[in-house]
Amino acid sequence: MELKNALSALAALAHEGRLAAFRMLVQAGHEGMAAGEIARRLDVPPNTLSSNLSILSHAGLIESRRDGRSIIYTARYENMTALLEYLMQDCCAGHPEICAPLVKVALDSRCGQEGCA
Amino acid sequence: MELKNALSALAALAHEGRLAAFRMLVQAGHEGMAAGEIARRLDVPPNTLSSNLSILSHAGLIESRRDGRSIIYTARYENMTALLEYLMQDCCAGHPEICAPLVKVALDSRCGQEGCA
DNA sequence: TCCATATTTCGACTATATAGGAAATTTCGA
DNA sequence: TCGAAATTTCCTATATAGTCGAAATATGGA
Repeated sequence: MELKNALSALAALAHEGRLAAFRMLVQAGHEGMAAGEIARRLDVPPNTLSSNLSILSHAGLIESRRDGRSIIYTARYENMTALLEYLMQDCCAGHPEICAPLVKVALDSRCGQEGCA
Repeated sequence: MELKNALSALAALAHEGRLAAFRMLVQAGHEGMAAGEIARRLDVPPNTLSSNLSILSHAGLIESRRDGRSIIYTARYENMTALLEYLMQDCCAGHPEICAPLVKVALDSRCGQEGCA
């Protein structure tokens, strides 16, 4: 991941409403969620949400497809991974104390449960 | 880590100059680096840097101590770890595809070398 | 005590981000 | 073809962030 991409992804996530929307889309999985549904659940005006989704989208963190009258947004997992990798590699090179504790978190995620690895 | 802390850390890092300063401090290790030295290396006016260091500091990503006429800044590794954990736990819960690839990155960091784990 | 050094604080200006009303666009169904 | 539904685009107002000159503060040395 390039510096510019990392900066725009960080900026996109550094906003309460956008982080909430992104989380929701991550949880929604590959099916994704319609813009209107997100707006309803987060209780924000549709146009406000739309512009925030656009920012997340330009940052590469989500993408959209049309389904009938709805626009379905989905999280771009691979780019979130790339951002985390970027921060980890960048910050941990030669300084294992930052990243070492993350092994457990990452391992736990592999089975989606605590105490599985 | 609380939502508010994560947001302020993300916002602090979402700035080219601040990310560069933070990286430099991570590389500098526990010894840290004087404000003036950072400003010189990044080629930014001292007062501009100072306000950016202040933002990183309020976000909990760095801290400072006085040493004679200099102020030495150091990275707060534990809070960077907490931010990464927050993003990983938050985003990866139930969706291993984001975090699973990070195991390798985290493991590699443990010995500071590729292909060591 | 006085001066040079290191850094921060203050203040003012510019730039960018945010929010949301109103209108436009796209799609579906009647 | 018309109207309702879903979403975005346009626009404007307001708020927040960023920059840096100038002045202030703290320190060490002569």
